[in-house]
Amino acid sequence: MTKINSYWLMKSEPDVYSWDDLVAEGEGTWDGVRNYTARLNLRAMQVGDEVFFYHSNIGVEIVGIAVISQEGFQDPTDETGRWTSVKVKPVRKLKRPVTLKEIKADPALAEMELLTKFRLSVSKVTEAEWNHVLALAGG
DNA sequence: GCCAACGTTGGC
DNA sequence: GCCAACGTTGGC
Repeated sequence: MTKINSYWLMKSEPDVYSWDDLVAEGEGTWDGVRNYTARLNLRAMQVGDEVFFYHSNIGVEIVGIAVISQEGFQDPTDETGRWTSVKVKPVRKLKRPVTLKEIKADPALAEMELLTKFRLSVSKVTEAEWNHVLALAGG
């Protein structure tokens, strides 16, 4: 059975939770999301889906690739039971980070949800966009 | 630190 | 159910 994976992008402020924090921890719980659109994405995620790890505020760039290690469970920081978390594991750091500036400057990436829904903390990435960003990162 | 974008809340 | 006020996010 072939499993078709999806691609995502998750934002984190590096002074709160950085790529290095994720690597140090080995596995991170993506909790605290309180936005319905982001929740839709969290619930659509499947184990094995790959995720760009993006640093907002400081750096403002995609720094690494992570993978969903546990899909859709109730957010442990939520008392109402309405919100969803996933767990992620680091896969590898990009050879070279891809900055928001570069993404904005690239016509092939103009439709990325990172740009069109920039306030969304968890967004979708198409396969074409995924491959394009990887190419920019030098593999 | 400022401000624009936009999601959420609550009064009516 | 509309919409104004408010709060939060995130780039600069």
